[in-house]
Amino acid sequence: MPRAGLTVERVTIAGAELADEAGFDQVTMSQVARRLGVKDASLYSHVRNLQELRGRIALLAADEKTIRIAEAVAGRAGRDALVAYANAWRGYAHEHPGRYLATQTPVPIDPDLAADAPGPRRAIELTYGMLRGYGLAEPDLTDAVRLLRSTFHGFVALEAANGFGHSRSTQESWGRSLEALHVLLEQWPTSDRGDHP
Amino acid sequence: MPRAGLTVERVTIAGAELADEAGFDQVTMSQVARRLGVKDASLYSHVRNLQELRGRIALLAADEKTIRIAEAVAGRAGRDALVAYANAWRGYAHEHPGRYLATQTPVPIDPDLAADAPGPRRAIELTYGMLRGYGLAEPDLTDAVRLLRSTFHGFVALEAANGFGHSRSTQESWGRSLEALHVLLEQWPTSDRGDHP
DNA sequence: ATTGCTTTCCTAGAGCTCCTAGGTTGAGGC
DNA sequence: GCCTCAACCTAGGAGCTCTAGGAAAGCAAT
Repeated sequence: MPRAGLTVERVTIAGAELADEAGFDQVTMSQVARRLGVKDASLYSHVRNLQELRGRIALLAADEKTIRIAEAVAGRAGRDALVAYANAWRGYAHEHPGRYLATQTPVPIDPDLAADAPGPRRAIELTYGMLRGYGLAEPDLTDAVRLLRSTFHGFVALEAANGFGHSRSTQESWGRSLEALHVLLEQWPTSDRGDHP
Repeated sequence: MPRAGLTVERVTIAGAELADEAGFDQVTMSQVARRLGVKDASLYSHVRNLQELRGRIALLAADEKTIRIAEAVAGRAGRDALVAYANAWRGYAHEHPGRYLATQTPVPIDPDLAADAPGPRRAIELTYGMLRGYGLAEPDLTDAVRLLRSTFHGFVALEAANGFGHSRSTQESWGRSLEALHVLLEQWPTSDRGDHP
């Protein structure tokens, strides 16, 4: 009986593929084992339990998304960088809906595991870097980062949950929203004083 | 043996309470039945299956959230309305995390069921009404509605998933973001022509 | 080549879950 | 009292998670 050659990584990837194809809630020990041609009990040599597997998928997705954004933003600035960043984010969510959903489920992730994954932290840094050209200073910078991330995440989440009607193309709304955010960043209302000169 | 007096509504409410207390993924037939002092099989007289129960919880939450927003916005306009709307949204999500999560999970909801629930549709109308004062015309109005809803949803979703670091109070970022959105709506870049007069 | 160690993968099984099928019993109308 | 309907039950199949312990593949050293 030949061995399947499982590793933590292969199990995680199989789970991630399953998440994209069948939905994140279909990521179960049994299903992942079936996909790998293995009995479900065998997975427990590589992964502590289902919760840890799902957490690993979430971290994998966060890393992948971050890398994708980093590549898209590289060498760009201002509006170009904003649009590239946002499109990379949305593109990843569209192509990997299951993995993306994994990142937003409130799974308590093992801190030791999370420490190894540079994804989430680096994603924040990337956002700060992208905003450098807009001339914002703290604490406005942090607020702007949070606003942007909220909008990107909220948009793709509502898209995925069919939260938008069918009257107008979401693609167009997306483009217009990015334009609006660009304008907003250029005219950000600073917090330390009113906007009357 | 006295009857528990179950109805679809009571089952749904029990599920919603359970969602808030233990998390939406803990909403199972067994758990809800246990909470109602009943065997799980008994629930199937009132609810087709677990999926329908979760869908009903999602619709209940959407209705409750919409009512809360409607009350908050009533009689207000402009910035006041925007802030009231946003705070009502976030307040509901904070007080009912399980129900709120129910609304964003991609549960395929029975169309017949959804038709009875005025929540989602009315929520959109409310958003349009709130924006009336900003003088936007279609299709910018729709784009602005989508941007706002995305931001509100994304912010509370990231808050719930611990997506923000601990460096700055989320409450402050929230307030500043609302201010920024208000400015954005006042200076929305119209789509039919450039912004050069 | 044989031995021994480690890791991989297995079988077996307990306990929980969803859901169906069919039976019993309460409550209200006649 | 009796009938009917609905509410609630027991029984049971099938799938899932996870543990305990066993078999065997691969590797290293003798």
